[in-house]
Amino acid sequence: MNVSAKPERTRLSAEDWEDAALRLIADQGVGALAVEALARQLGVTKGSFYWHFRTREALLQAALERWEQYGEKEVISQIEAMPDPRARLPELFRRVAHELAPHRVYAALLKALDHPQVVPVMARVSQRRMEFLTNIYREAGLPADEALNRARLTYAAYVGFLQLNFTLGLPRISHEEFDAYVEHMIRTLTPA
Amino acid sequence: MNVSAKPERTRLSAEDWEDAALRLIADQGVGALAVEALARQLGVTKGSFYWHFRTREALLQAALERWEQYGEKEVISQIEAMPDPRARLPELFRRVAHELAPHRVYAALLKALDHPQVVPVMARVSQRRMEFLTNIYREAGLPADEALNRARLTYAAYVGFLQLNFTLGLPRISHEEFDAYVEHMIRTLTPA
DNA sequence: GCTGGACCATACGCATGAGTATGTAGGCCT
DNA sequence: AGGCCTACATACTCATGCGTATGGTCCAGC
Repeated sequence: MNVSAKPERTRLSAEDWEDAALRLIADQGVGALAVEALARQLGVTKGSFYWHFRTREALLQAALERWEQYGEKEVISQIEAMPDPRARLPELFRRVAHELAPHRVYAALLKALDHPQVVPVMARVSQRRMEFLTNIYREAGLPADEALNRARLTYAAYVGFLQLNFTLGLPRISHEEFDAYVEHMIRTLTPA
Repeated sequence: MNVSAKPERTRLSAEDWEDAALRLIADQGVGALAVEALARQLGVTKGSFYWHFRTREALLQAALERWEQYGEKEVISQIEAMPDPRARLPELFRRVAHELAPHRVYAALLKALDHPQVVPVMARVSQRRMEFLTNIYREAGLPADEALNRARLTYAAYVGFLQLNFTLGLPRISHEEFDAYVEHMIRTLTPA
């Protein structure tokens, strides 16, 4: 019998390594990103890795940029396409709340803010998202400074929620309780 | 000239090591907690360390428990001593906002949630704080479930703010802007 | 004034993980 | 059919950081 680990023995590309790196980051954190571990997981050895990348740092960089690029564009454009500005905020909240998978990388990177490489990426992504939120709040009727502060508050709540639940697993909240929380959040953060 | 790092050459105790560890964690993160580095910083060598602690893990554990114990008791008791329940929330918010130093360890531990040792400590501390917040919201007039959700939201905003500012240094916010943000937060999160 | 224990120095062993050097199998082009 | 380039294997070097072994120094107390 053939006991080889993975039957998929096709050749790998740099993108394959970057995707694998992002998956590993998503469920084990940036600290677990080791080239030999990744190689084992892909069914090859380090020899392959160092053909595609000059260093481990380069892989991290490439993976982060890849993640940053194909980001949250579809969500943003879909929300902006909604005709009624007041309806956008609740829709955005519910959407983000129920698609937790895409936020796993972001949550993992939140725990890796001591690595100098991830800081600028997270800064850019967070900045863009907050500007997006600020615009929505303005279109919902808030004056400029209020909209900015409300966006800060909302995004902070989002980030904190990721930490407390994903990472810390804190409230061990049930599904119904979670929905109630989201609706509460909509009521208190959305302008009446 | 004497160029030795620290002139204090008294003997050290386990508590000295724990305090030094917490300081190092506060400004360089848990990942930077290495015994030789700590020893250099204290003007001694590893030989000293391994007399006081069996392992590096033991030091981390002791430091975390020390931090957990001498926690935020004074703030909590002072807030609870206030006669008017409605006045407690704004006071708590302003207080926390302007005493950022004590939150540096918490912020550092937030980035270290991949270390199995810090998770339970952070879970306990966060849980206690959220229960405290929930009580305040109830005393301010919110029904039980509303109070719980509002506490979750508030604490998430706190955690997220620490990440976005301390760690990420994101908005590069000015002092006046920050005060305005705090007041905005009070207006939108405090029951009218 | 001697001794035992607290506190620390020095010099190792050892595991892990990054990076390098070099050899090699298979597809593609001519 | 021969050559070559891509993708990978194998076998190392090297740095870092934990932990250990052992010996030294200072001070308390009989």
